[in-house]
Amino acid sequence: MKYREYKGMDYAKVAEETLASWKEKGIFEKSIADREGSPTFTFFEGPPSANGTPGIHHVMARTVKDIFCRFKTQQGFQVKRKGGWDTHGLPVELQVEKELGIKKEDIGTKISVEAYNKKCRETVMKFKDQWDDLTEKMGYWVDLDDPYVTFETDYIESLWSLLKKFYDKDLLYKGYTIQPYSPAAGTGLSSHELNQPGCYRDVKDTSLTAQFKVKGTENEYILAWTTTPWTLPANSALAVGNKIVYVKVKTFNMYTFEPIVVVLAKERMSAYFNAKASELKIEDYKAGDKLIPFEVVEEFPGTDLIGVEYEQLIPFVAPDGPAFKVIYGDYVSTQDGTGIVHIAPTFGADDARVAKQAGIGAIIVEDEDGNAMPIVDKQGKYIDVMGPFAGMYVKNEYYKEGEAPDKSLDVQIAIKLKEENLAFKVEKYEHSYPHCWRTDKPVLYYPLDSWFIKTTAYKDRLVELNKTINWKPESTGVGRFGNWLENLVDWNLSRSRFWGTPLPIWSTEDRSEEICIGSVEELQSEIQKSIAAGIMENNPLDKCEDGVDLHRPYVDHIILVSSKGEKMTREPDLIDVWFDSGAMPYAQWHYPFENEEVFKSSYPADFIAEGVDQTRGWFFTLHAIAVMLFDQVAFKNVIANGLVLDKEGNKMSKRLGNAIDPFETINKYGPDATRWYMIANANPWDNLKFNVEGVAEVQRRFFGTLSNTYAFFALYANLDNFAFEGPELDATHKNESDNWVLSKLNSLIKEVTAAYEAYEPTRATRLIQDFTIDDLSNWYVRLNRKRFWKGDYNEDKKSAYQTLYTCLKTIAQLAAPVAPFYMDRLFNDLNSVTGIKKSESVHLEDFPKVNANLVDLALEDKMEIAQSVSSLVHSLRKKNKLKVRQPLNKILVPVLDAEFGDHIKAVEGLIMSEVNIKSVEYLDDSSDVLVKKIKPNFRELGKRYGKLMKAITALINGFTKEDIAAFEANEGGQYEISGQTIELGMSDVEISSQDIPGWLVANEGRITVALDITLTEELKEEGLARDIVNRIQNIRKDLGLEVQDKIKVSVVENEGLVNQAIENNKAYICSETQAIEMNLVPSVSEGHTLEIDDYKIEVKIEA
RNA sequence: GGGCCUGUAGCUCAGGUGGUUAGAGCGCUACACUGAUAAUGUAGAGGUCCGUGGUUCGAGUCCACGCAGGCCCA
Repeated sequence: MKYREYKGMDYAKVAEETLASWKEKGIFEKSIADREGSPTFTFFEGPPSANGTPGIHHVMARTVKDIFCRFKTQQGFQVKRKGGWDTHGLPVELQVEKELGIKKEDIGTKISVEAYNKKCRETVMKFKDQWDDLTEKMGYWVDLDDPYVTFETDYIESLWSLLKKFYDKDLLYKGYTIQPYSPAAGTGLSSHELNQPGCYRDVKDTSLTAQFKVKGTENEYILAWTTTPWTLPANSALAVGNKIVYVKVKTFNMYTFEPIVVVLAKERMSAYFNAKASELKIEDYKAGDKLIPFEVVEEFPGTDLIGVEYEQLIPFVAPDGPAFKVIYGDYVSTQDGTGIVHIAPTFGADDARVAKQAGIGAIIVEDEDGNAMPIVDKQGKYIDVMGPFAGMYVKNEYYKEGEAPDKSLDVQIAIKLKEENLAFKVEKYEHSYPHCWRTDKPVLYYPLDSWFIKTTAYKDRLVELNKTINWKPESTGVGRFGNWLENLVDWNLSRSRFWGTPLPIWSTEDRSEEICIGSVEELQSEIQKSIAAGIMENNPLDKCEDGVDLHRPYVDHIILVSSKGEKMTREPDLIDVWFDSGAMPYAQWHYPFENEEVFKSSYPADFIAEGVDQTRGWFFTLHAIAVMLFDQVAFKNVIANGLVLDKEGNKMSKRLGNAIDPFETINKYGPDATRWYMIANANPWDNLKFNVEGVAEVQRRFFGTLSNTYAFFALYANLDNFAFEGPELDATHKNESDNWVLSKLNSLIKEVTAAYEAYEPTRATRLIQDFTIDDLSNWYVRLNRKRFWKGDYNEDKKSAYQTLYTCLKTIAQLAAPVAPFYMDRLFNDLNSVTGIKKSESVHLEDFPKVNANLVDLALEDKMEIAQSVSSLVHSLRKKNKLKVRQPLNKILVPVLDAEFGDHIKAVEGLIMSEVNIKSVEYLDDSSDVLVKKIKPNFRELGKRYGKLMKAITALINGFTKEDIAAFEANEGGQYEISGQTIELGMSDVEISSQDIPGWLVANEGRITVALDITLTEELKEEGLARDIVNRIQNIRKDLGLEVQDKIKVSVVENEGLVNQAIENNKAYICSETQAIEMNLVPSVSEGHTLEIDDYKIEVKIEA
């Protein structure tokens, strides 16, 4: 059996073949089945939505997920990964409506609800095949055969049971929130709808700075600015900022010319007062003057204003609680307006929030049914009690064509206030305002009924348990997520939509009775009651195509009966789709109706990962449900990964055409390089600037080096029929460089394991990559090449094979979580010959364990010295144009401490062969040719002498050769600095050798090397001999000779030095070139000419 | 407007607890190697550590205020 050899590695093909073999052998299934009975490691899959195509960022997110599931599997845990699909929500509806060319209103008329329902089901899985394809091709192991699907009846039933739990705990209630609302369409709009292109438009509105009269004053007013004057009758408070500085200004009203005193933010004065008027005197003002004088009479912080009461501006409707006070508003700024914000709790979400916090009421009336409503009705009209304005639309756009008045409501209110000396300034203001994407008309912010989960009741527990979660990065947990929890508001569950999980609450018309349904069984029994009571004739669920469908409109047709025999209809809302995904730990198993055992053994999750944009989405809903209903965390470790941007750092979007097609990248570079690049290039939680050239680089540099190293191994191992033979490597090895690389390898195992354990995949990949490239390929293999191809198959050779084999196999295991395809191939290519491991796949194999006996830090230090010294010598050779093939006599290395001496002596053979020199000489302390350098040890001295450091540095830097010698002889010294005696010991300074006069010297850190560049005749001959070997080898190759073929060499006699070089180095040349004989001859026919330096040497090579 | 992240060589990134030559890879330039060869190695050039203040004997590192980019939320 031979190690597989490759002609050019096609990584994409390796992945395809590996994928096929996984499928054929059921490796994924085995990786779970084999671990039956082992401790479990639970992973939750955050469900993607399959109604869009997958992008490259999904490859990123799923790579992160996959890595830790594979790693834990290799560590011996059983890791079940159930896939899932997020299927509900607005994007699905919008897509269906677009495809069918219908509007929401058409549902039930132009298209039957059943058909619509069906269409949504299809659409949501439209790109499922593409997703499944990507999942497989990128090597993401997740169970696709039995995924959870959020629209399935079982799933919804689990959701209902959870909702009922909330309901029973009094945590589910009905209230209202201020939401974007389109009066023309009669529907609320989601933020998603508002963010559609073209929704925000620049419009010119009448803006008004109103004067709110301070109670108990003659003519003092607080100024507040609004771009929606129609909300002014709904004003019930004014908000100021704590840190903002306000001023009281004496001036005149520009419309009535009355003297007034106004309050506004100091920073905003320039927007309201003409600088040209600053010199004018208040007393000199005459009614009608264009320039209005002003005078600041007081300055004070915002906190002084809080609590100040004022008179209602437009008193049509009384407030339903305390009102007309100045309150604190966290969002008040001095960007525009007056630095004081007009608060209308019925028409602004912020307004409602700060008013509630400050205990301020709203301007509310009761409609004919006794329900509370604002001063604007659902059509966008002022209600009847609004005096002269009753019945007016608040925006001119809401009138039917041709019916709009010349003066809009905003303008009419402005006029009224001007007349009443209550308008400080009125002007047109251009700003961006959202419009309804259906009707093209401006939206209103309007209070709409909503169902809430009372998350605020559990805030402390949510915060507390969050502290037990390991967040990567930590800042997302304590910062973004922690702050979000600190400022928690109740979770608004309601969505007035069609395709989603219906709220399972039925109520009587007067809301005196209400029922929350927690299961299909309960619903059926209620239906039977209702039918028995004669409320319904038959069961609407019987009409569903396949069994029970809990979606709209079926559930809407269900009318239940109250205890008093009244009709109960369903609250028409759907619930937030985030509840769907946050409930997946339970609903994926149809808990509590089934699978209780499975659920309990896989809850909570050990690990989840998703984009950082999910912080307030999935991460929050998982956490909220788990804490509120089960009093525990839903996940213990979480990676919140960043975004994938294009190479310029811009967001990828299909519209801009800078989106990367994941299939294209994977097809071209293979999934392994793609995954490796994404993980190695930046931490998952940092944004990744995706550059395909980076993928190519990873492929070349890491995978190229690794497969080259394997190819090198396979080439010779096949020649020698190496099959490991014998026990796995232990510390009995005798070869220094074998021991070194094994020590490095075991250090690597330790660090990589720690990195994975700490959810730091980037660190793991960088460690593996550095070891492979620097330690294994560029040092171990380069240094030991000859051991592989020279001589017979002996113990030393076997040891080299075993070492390299072990390194390659271990790399395959360590890197398998990140590069699952290639590493599996590498593992199998190695293992199939030796048969050491019984597993069919690296993914079924246990993760390598550190063999601490093989770690030898002293040896690692020795090798580092060898590397540094070699590098310095190379550098010196280079400066003197002495190629490595030219042997040199010696180098000199100063040795100032014993350990360093021992270490370098241990590797001097290595250094000599690496840089082609004959000997290493050591200069010890006693040698007086050394020029030493002394430097203060800042870390030590800084601690002790602090402020004296500058003087001490000057003192030490001024040491002469004699001073240093004396210092060393006395092992320190006492010195006088600014009247203070300081004591210096050996550890307070660093002494190193700087120079060796008369030698070529290079240094780096603690190491100094001097090179002897004298060329003797003998050295020149040897150099020549090496060149000859080199040229002959080239010719051998040109002739197509195999490595083991023998040759005969004839060299034409040349000048003395050449002849001598050949004669004196004959044995060397012959052994290197596999020549059986080599002769100097007078002439040859059809020979080759070797051009070496200035020599031209005629040779003939015969096989 | 708020919270969080990021800013170090042309590019992508490292740089415990503050300590005196700020590193790596790619790219670039030059050279070497030629039995790993569509490989490989060595050396060199390349820096306002985003800015401004501050703390300190000493700041890429700590603090404050900004700037730029990004995400989430208003």
